[in-house]
Amino acid sequence: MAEVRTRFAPSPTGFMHVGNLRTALYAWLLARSEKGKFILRIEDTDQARYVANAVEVIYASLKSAGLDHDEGPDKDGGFGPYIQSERRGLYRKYAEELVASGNAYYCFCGKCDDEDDEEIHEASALCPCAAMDKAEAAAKVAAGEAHVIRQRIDRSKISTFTDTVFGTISIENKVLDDQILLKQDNMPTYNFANVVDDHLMNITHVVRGSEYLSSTPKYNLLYEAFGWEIPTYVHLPLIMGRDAEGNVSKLSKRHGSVSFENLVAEGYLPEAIVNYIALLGWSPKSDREIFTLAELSEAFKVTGLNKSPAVFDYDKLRWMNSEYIKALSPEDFAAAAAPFAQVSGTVLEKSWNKIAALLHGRTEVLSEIPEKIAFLKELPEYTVDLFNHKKSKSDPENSRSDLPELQKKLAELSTWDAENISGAISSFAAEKEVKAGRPMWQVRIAVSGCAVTPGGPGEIMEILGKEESLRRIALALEKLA
RNA sequence: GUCUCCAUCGUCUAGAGGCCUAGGACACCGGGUUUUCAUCCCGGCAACACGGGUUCGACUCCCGUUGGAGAUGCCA
Repeated sequence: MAEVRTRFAPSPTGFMHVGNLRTALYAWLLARSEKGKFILRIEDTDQARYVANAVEVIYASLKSAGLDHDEGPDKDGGFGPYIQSERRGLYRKYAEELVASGNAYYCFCGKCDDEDDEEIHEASALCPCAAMDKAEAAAKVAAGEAHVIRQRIDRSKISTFTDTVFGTISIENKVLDDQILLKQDNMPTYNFANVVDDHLMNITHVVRGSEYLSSTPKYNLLYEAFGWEIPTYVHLPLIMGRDAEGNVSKLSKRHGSVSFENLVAEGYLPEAIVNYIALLGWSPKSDREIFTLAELSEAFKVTGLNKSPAVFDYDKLRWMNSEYIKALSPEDFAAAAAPFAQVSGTVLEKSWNKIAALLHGRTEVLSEIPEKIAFLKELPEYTVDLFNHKKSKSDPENSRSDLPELQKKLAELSTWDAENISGAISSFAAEKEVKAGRPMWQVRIAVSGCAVTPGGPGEIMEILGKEESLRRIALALEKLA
């Protein structure tokens, strides 16, 4: 059995769509689980779409996701170059080989106008150039006339192929277009470059989205025309998104953040994203859901791949992210959360580790941290209504009478830490013969102005410091007066 | 329009003819723990699209219907 070689062939668009990342992941998983090679190839045949630094984005994303490649533009494995624009000289030769064998022809029809799109499109399948005399066509080309090279398809046949996940599929050739192989600018189209490069790079398994299912016969016709071995196809179910109206379609920007970079910037951990997308369209056939990359490559089997499209569920990603966050060590969490917290340069900076400890078990997505701790920087506007809390039997009335005593007790504290502060509040409750929940609520509202806070009053006041805490209680008393 | 594919809880999925009064997870709803919220624990809600076959028996196999998606670019 030959060595398994899979590839990831993104085009440099400047961002990594999660659908592409998942394709990369499965290709990587397949290679790793078979002890094969994973190749990175950049498909930049569309010169109009050139984006600066886009290749760096691809490297960075793959690295961050943990998908290491064995060969690529930056890692020569003897099959380079790995960037298609650097291979441009090579495609024409293959296209002309097809012309010579009658499997392709020169077309001089020119670019079609958008308005006549339908018509010309129709014509392209039955292009008059297909019938042109070979010598005449060759002469036109020699004279420098603008042209493209189209694939010639035997429309009388039926193409059948077998896909690893979708099974056997048959398509009548007559519905296939004479697709363009080589563009007017002498660059290959994606489809053509793909076939040539996959063959030249000895790719054994083509892993790609199921949107290519219906064009696969065109690929196969090309392989056959060249006399090349057809690779094993592994088509993946699409990742869908749901829009505001509830309609589902291929996941795109209108559905929310769809790039790996955006998700990371929003505070999703790369490991969580990878784990989540691994389960979108693939099942380990068990109840387990949390997998590291290494565990994934251990468990991965193509038989677990699904056929039906999967809707990207941000809620579940969020849950998975929280699982990964909780699994972080306190130090790692503090480090990961710091860039999001916006505390550097503020009074909170020196207390960051304490704040992080409070945040750790209560954060699902890192980007929500600033709003969770905003009250520490500045006491928010609030109304005395907040002092009402049924369960702890707190209300504005008893807050008005209790808070001054609490204030006094707190002011007398010599050691200002969470334990002593809580102790003082508890002892007050004991003296008053009320449940601790009541003064806890009263004080927490006074110092935070929030119904929901990370941590209780002790922790909050320790971070705030004695002076600021007492100032806030005094402020609350003014409100209550 | 044409072609191709898909079809189990709202979502991701398990199920390869009897193990299914269909299992897990997210979300949602209750209850408990917690000095608030959250965490955590316990419980609940919720699905085999429909119609025909095949079979002693169908979520599982076949056909059709319906619904959904993708493709149909000198984009990838």
